[in-house]
Amino acid sequence: MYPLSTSNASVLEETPVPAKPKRRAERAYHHGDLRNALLETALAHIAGQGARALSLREVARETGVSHASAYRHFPSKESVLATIAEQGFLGLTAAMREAVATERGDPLARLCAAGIAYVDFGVKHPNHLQVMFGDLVANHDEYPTLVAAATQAYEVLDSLVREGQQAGRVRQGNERTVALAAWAQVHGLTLLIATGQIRHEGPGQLDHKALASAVVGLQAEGLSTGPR
Amino acid sequence: MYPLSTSNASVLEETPVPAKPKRRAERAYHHGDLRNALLETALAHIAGQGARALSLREVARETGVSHASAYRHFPSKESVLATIAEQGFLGLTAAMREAVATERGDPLARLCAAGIAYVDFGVKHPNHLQVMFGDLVANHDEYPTLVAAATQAYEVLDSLVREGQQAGRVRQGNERTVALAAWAQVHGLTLLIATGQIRHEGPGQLDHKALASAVVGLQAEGLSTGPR
DNA sequence: TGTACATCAGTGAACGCGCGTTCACTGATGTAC
DNA sequence: TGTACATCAGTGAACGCGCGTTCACTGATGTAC
Repeated sequence: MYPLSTSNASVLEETPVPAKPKRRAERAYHHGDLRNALLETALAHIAGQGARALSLREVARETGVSHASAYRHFPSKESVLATIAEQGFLGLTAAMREAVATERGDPLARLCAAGIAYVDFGVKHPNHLQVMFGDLVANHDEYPTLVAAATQAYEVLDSLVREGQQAGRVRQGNERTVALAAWAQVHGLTLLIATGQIRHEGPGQLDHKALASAVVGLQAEGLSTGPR
Repeated sequence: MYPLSTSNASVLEETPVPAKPKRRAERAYHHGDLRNALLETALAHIAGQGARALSLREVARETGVSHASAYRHFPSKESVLATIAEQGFLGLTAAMREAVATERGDPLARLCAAGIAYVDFGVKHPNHLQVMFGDLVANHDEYPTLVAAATQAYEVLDSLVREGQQAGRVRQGNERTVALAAWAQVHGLTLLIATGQIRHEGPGQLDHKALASAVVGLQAEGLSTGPR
């Protein structure tokens, strides 16, 4: 685990939804936890309207606070987004770890489970993905805890590949390249679904978990039919 | 091929770079080809500063024309972006087709070549990708020629999968699912590289073509080691 | 326990900005006769 | 060949907007004595 500067940063689903944004008059002068309140409002706003539309003034407005107050807790708008991106990576890591924990057997199955969890997380939080992987945070290196959280997520896949190789269940070869292949697969599928590129035929909802399962399975088994 | 409304739409590399944006005074009152000139300026601007920073006023300024003139050629800023996205898909399709054409033999090798070309295209035009797959064009369905161009790109992969299956070189099963797996793989790798997620160790440039080749190869052969 | 004081979270006004879009116009073009 | 005219590409001013950020301030809090 990496040290996190955002000490009480909430991690997505684990965040209890605040009852209702209090109107300014109803509230004490000091908010008490404005930093997290702003983050939660921003998160909800991003989930609803997308990240591009996010404005700090609007977030403050919805939180029931003057728009200048955010600057007591964040040096800039970008730093708010960086924090949100960081929380996204923490949530993604948690989701993968949880999925892996339920697959106690075959290391290959564990890797696949992590991949499916990746897709599931991304499809459920498409706008969050945009903050994590888009260009809203221009230079990630200015936010070391963000980089740490992102690295941590990658390392879930990487270590599963390593374990799989050690157990003889995953193809040998450069561990990082194999992990990258796995990552790229699920990342691509996630974004194709999340950005609406995939039109499915027939009625009903797109069952993204079944799709992810099929695609991840195809990658495990390989697309070619030749002898090994 | 699909009919294209943008009749003389340039397709990326094929576009001859205009000599220099003429200053307003040097130019005749009627520009002659302002539509394409605006598109090319916008393209260059996106390649340089990213798509998020693009403003129609700035594009007009750089083209040496009043900012209102764009509205003689495009109904809105979004329609400019939609046209650029469309050209991106045309360029991507052309790049894949060209790569496939040089691999005349094995259908599987042809599919892999298309995938590598996809990555190569995306890495060379990272900001263009953003317009093609981002949310700058809110609703693609309002731009039927954009949808057609995007569909066309997908169908390059899809038809290669079909051919590979017919030739017995690509795994049987739902053609669209297999094509989606291939698409997701290269799409994911492209975006991971283009958005700077991949840090490579050691000195020197990241050789993205070698990386793409390795990753695509891993997908063809499969990640697992089990018996088939 | 009571008071003076330092601290700092939250305020509201202001700065300066660039944007997308519309409008009535002007000047160039080409075509009908 | 020459002229009247319709067309329409490009203009510059204007509208109305919301934004990120800064500033001097005010009010609440908690702590030192």
